[in-house]
Amino acid sequence: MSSLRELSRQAVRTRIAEAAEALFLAQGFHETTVDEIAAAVGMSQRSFFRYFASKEEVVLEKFDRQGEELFARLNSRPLDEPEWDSLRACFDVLVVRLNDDAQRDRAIQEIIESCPALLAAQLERVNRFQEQLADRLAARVVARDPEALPDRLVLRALAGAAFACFQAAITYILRGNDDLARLADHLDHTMEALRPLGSVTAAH
Amino acid sequence: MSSLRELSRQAVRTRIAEAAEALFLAQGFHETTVDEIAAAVGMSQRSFFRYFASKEEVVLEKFDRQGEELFARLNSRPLDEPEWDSLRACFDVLVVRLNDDAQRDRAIQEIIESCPALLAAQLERVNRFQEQLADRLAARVVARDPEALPDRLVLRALAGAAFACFQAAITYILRGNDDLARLADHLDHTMEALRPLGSVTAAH
DNA sequence: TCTTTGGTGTCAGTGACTGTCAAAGTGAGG
DNA sequence: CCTCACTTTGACAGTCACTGACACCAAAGA
Repeated sequence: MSSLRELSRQAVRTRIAEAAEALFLAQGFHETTVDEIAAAVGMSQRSFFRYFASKEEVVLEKFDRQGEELFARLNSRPLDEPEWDSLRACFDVLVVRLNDDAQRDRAIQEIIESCPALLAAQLERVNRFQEQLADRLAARVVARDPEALPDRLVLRALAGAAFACFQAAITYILRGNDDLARLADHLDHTMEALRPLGSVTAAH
Repeated sequence: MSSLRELSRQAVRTRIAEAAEALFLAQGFHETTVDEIAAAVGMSQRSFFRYFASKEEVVLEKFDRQGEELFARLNSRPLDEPEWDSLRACFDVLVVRLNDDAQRDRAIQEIIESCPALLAAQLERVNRFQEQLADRLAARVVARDPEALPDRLVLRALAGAAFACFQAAITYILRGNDDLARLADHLDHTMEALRPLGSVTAAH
């Protein structure tokens, strides 16, 4: 049964991720070697790379899961809602998650920003995610009106702009040592200020 | 004379970059080793790393120069111009540059997108650049009205949103095999659609 | 001429990652 | 209980990006 096998595989991944996170927190990302992580969970370096394609993935894999949740939230939004509002609602998934364990998430984000290569990898993931988000927004436009031709170009930019707001709010809090609980407020304020004038349904 | 030394250093960097680019174009970024590049310009691997901090930097250094030009363009814009329009004007620096040698730039961008690590590094540079851009926009707000408190948070998001438009337009062209000459049109269209409603001068 | 200084090659080393292979574990069927 | 197929694992060797140390050399200046 492959699903059972998948389950145990996920369990091992979690064990690795927890051990790695502890080491990263204690001594930094760059200063921690894959050998150390592997030793901490009692496996060879070779096996570590059977569960994670890279050292970076250990830190960043959770974002993939959050991305899935964000898509699910998008599906639950009414079709006639303006895209900008739908995007704002989607971000609540991340906002809530960040408040669940604010202390730890802050520490993880600091780890990410402490290492340029890690931050870069995160940005690349976010970038890919924006592409997918634009696709789904386009699908929603068509679902709303099968005759409409969604403007893929504008939708891609719209997703990017929304994430720019989120990114700005997050780094504002992290850098200013503001409370993560105020993230929703900052995000509201920023997205309201950047709310676009135009419509997005018309094709280019 | 340090300026003369800087000059020759820049000349060597250019020679390396040209040789490297030829190799990347011919056989791909990942498939080209630093040893090969060094051999192509007749130096040791060690010396290569005296001129470039990493293999990626060879491809991405030009963006730093373009960033400087973009800042200069921002300085030449009237202070009372809306930020969104100033940003659009700044991008003309990049648009013109991309039309100068469209064929080559397209090839380079394909190299970048062919390697996730390279794309990630580029996104990280763009991200840092947005931070600086937000700082300068804030300075312009103060220069316009010394009493005003610029909203750093919104300005950061604004810069990010503008780049999202640019990024969307570029990838739209590259993926759709559209002509790079139409970049300005796509950029106009996208930035017009995303033009923000709100003002940016009021502090949060 | 002697010395200082900046650039260079060589060498050795680290660390992320990959391919290969043989051994060990695991479950189904005889 | 044994066996056969299949998966997982560790050990090993190798590649490649990158770094530190050091000796060397050429040019510039005292």
